[in-house]
Amino acid sequence: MKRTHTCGELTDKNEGHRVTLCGWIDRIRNLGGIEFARLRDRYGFTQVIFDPKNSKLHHKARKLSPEFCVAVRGIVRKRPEEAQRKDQETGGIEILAEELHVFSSSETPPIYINIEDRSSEDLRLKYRYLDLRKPSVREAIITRHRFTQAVREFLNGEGFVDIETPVLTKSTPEGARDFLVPSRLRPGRFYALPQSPQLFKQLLMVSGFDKYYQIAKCYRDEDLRADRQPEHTQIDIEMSFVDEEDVLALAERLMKFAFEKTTGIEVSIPFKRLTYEKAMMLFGSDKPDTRYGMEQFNMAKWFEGTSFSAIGNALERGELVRGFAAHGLASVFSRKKLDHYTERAKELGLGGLMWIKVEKDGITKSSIMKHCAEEIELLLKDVSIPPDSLILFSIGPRATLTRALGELRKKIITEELRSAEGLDFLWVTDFPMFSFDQERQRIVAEHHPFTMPNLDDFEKFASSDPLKIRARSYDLVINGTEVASGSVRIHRQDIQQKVFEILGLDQEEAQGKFGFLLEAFKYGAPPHAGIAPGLDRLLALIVGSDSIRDVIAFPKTASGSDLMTGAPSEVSEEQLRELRLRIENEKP
RNA sequence: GGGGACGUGGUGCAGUUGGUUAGCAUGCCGGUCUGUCACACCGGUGGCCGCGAGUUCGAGUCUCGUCGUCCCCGCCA
Repeated sequence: MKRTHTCGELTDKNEGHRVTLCGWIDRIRNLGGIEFARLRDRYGFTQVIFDPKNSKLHHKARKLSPEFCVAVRGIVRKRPEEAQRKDQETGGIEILAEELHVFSSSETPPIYINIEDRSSEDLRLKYRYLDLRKPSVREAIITRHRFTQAVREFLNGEGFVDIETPVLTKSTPEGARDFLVPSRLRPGRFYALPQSPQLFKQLLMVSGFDKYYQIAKCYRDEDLRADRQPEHTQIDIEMSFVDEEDVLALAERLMKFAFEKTTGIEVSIPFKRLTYEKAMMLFGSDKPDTRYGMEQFNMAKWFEGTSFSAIGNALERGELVRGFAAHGLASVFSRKKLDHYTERAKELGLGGLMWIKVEKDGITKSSIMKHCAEEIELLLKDVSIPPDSLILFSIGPRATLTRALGELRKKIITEELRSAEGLDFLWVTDFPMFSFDQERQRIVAEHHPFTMPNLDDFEKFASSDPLKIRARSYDLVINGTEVASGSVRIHRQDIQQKVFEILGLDQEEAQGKFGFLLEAFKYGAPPHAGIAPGLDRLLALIVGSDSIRDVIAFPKTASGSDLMTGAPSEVSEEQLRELRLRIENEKP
C-alpha cells in the first residue's frame, strides 16, 4: 500500500475520497465498539476510525498499539458536527478505515512520544530517533532546514559560491584545543579537525573566488555548555574587495531575509551598533542584552570631595564610581537579597556593593545614608529616578568595576526580571586586537591572528603598547547571545608578520605554522573580510530554546558523549597498533 | 580543573528524625463501554531505591568513593 496523502493535509474538501495514509499510531481510543486511532507522520495527525461493522478489520485494529508503523486505506468523511475539532488542522475529518497494513509493530517506547516534556533529557538523547518523532522536536529540525535553505537562497542570489573545505586539516596553535586525528600512513603525525575554515576561506580569496560561503561544521575540544557543543555549524562567509561596512550590510540583509522567511518576524535593518568600548562602559559586557536598559553611569561628580573616605580615597587612587539603576526592583530587593548580591560583587573582585533605594512612596534609603545623605540627595535631584527603583553601585578600577557591574546586571536579568520580548540585534565593533593571557603570561589574539588591526592604532602602539590596538572586528549579538563574529582580514604579508611577532611567534615558527598563508600573500592577495554566524545559536533563538541541543538532530551531552551511539568508545588493539598508538593507564 | 543540583517500577515524581508490607501519577495487561480526542470506569502487573564500600541491631534515608545527566565558573564560539 503506497500513500496517497500525508497526515497533515486532508480537510473536508477531500470528503468522499478514497485515500491511503502511512504513519505511526500516536494514540488509540477504544470505546468498546468504535475505535479511534490517531495517525502521525511528519506533516501532522489524522484520525482514523475503525467501525465494528467491519468485524475482521476491527478485530485487526484492536491489536494496534502506539508507535506501530502502519498504512491505512479508507474514505475521508466529515466528522459529526459535535465531534469536529476546529483547533486541529485535520480536525474536521476522519478516515473510515477499509484496510489496514502493519509495516512494523512496536514495543512500548521508553520515552513518551505523544506527551511533551514527560521524559528526562538523557533518555530522550539515548532514544533520539524516537524523540525526533515528537512534533516539537521535529519542528525545530525542520525550522533549521528552512533557515539554512533561506541562507543558501539569499547567498546564491547574491552571487556567492558554496565551496567545501577539508575536515582533515592542520593543527594550528591559536584559539581552542584541536580535535586530533592520527594518521595511519604517516605514523606519529596528526590531522586536526577545523575549528573553522578560516585559513581556507582566506586562501579562496587569494584564488579569486570573491564571494564564498559554506554551511560548515566546526570542531573545538573544549568544555561544553548549553550553548556549546564539540561540533557546531557556522554559516561561513568571506568576500573580497570589501570593508567592514560591506560585510555588516550583507549580514544584515542575510539575517533579515532568513529570519523573515523562517519565522515571519519582521527584522528592521540596519541593526544598532556599539563599539566594544561603549558596550563595556554602558553594560559591562561585550554581548549585552540591551532590551533591559540598566545602563551604567559615572557617579563620580556627586562624590567629589566627599567626606566618606571609602569613596573619596578610591577617587584619589584614580578609581571610578559607577552604578546602574533598576526600575521596579526597590521593593523586591530585601536586605537578604542585597547581601547576596554584595557577596557576588566580592567574588567578582569588588570591595563591596553600595545601594540606593527610591521606594514606592518616594522615601530614599541607602547603605551609605549615614555618610553621604547630601551626595545622594544631589544625585537624585540631577538624575530622574522613578519610584520603586534600585541603584547598585561600587568603586574600583575601570575594567574590574564595569565588568562586575555587568555581571550583576546579567544576574538581575536572569533572576529578577520577566524575560523581554522581541529580538534585539546589536553589532559590537572595534574589539581590542590583543589581550593578555594571565595563565600563559603572554599576549594572545582576541579574535584570531588574521584580523586586520586598526592601522592608525597599529602604527602608534605596535611596539609600545599593543593592548591598545583596536581590531577591525565585529560581533553580532542577539538578546545577549553572541551569534556571529567576523573581521576584516590581513592581506599583507608585512602586517601579518608583525602581528605574529607581537603574539610571540618568531619568523621560523610562523613559517612552520602558517607558512602557506604567508606564502599565499606573496602572490597578489586581495583585501578581504568575512563573518561567520553560528547556526545552532541562531536556531535556538528562533525556536525559543535555551540549549542548542534542541536544534541539533543528534547532539552530545555535557561530557561530550553521544548517548545513542555510545561515542566516544574504546577501539581495538589492532586499530591502535595500526596507528602506532598506546593507551597509557590513567592510574598506574 | 572547580562549584552546585539530580539519580527510587517502563516513564515522571513523593518518601518525615535511620525503623516493619517503598507511595502517587502515567504507561503496560485484562475487563465494561459505538463519537472519543490526555476518552471514562473497574481490576491487575511492575522496584536489589545508579554502582561499590562503610557507620548501625537496622540504610532509599547518614558517610566516603565511583559512574551518569543537567546548570554554572575557568576554558571556549
